[in-house]
Amino acid sequence: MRWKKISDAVVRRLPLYLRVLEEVSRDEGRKLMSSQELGERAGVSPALVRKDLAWFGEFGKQGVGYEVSYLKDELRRILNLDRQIRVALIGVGSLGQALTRYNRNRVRQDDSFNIEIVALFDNDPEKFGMEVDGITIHPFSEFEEKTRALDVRMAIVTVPADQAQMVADAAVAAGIRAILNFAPVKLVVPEGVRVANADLSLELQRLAYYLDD
Amino acid sequence: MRWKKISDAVVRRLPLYLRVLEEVSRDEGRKLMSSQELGERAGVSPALVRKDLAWFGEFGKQGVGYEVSYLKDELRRILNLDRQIRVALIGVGSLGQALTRYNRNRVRQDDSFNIEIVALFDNDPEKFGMEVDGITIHPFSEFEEKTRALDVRMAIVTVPADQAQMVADAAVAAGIRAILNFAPVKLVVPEGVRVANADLSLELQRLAYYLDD
DNA sequence: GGTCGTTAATGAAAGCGTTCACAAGCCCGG
DNA sequence: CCGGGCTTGTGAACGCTTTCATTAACGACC
Repeated sequence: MRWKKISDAVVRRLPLYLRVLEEVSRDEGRKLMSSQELGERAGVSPALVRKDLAWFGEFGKQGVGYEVSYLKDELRRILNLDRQIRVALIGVGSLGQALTRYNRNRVRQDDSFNIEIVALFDNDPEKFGMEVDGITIHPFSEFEEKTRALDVRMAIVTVPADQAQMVADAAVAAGIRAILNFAPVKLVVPEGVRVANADLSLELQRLAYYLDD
Repeated sequence: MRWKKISDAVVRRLPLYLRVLEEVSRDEGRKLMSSQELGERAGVSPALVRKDLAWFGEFGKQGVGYEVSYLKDELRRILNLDRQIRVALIGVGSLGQALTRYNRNRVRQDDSFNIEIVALFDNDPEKFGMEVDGITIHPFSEFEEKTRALDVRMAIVTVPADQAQMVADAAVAAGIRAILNFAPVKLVVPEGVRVANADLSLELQRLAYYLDD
């Protein structure tokens, strides 16, 4: 990418801004928005909104604000959401199935949501050939073959903890560059591969801290 | 709690340390662990491990390290995990069901995992009285009544986006103090109520940023 | 019992991320 | 065509988080 060292904190807020812009343009059809209002809706200070966007260019007009549809398009471009992103899901248990349905529903309802689960994998022979929401479940051994054919570069990992690292290693070897990991383990991956953890237990335990009486 | 203003960043790492300690004491039965090793396994620098723990007391011995089982118990106490934490789940769609099964499985396999979903709520009359993993689904209108009876103070929200805020308001009114929110909206809650967001779409969009070629 | 290697605790320093504050630029009304 | 009110973009200040570096303490071994 042409922007070198953007911090994680900044990147994490971009989808938030994008969401606000999409809501506004869909529900209200408004043309302009100030950093003040964008910040309020995203739960961020106006100054931070401006600083975040400034990393990528000058998108606003002084005295006016940001043009909603233009900024939206720019953010989508920055986040690589201007082209379709194909995702593989590994581990089709009840969580994996739920996420698949959830994602497909989202894609169906919002045709600008360009991140789509297009392949499912599992190691249980009972599941081979079964479908979830129209997507066939393949043996994990075929992961590389199938994902390369479909140009998949992102994976969602919903396998048991003791298999997560092995699955991640194989996925990385097959060219996966970003992983959303639901397994309760810290995945070790090479430089250049991105992992986001969605660790339910950790979040619950963290919340418990604040439950003193 | 007797520790006043511990930062979120610190609290977020405590469950990580706890997990490492539990793995080690279960799998290896080791007695001692240094901040060096604890840090390595948790993905954190040794100095930071020591600083984090120092907020709550002096748990280690110089020249020796930390006693695994002692530190584990202390962390569990700090995180309020030394007593059972009862959770209500609102919105029993496929994601809600998956999370319920996932949680119950966890509780079944690890009897020290003290955070348990004990009540399910939905607004769909078709679901009233149905069970997921032995837990009955109740109308959301009975939320306050049921949760007060069970002393529930944490809730998981897996309802559609347009109902999330209303559900959160009602939950807070019923005494809920911590919410794990899966709906793609920024919940507004009063001071003193904690929200953790598990927003799948946001995470996927964030990961997409790193997928440039 | 003394020495040496190891490790926790901790104040100081460095590094980051956020907020502040202001100059520059835009629009509208007169 | 000019003035006033907004709003962006941005360097500087601030505050929070992490790392560094030192001190003090423990245990094993001779």
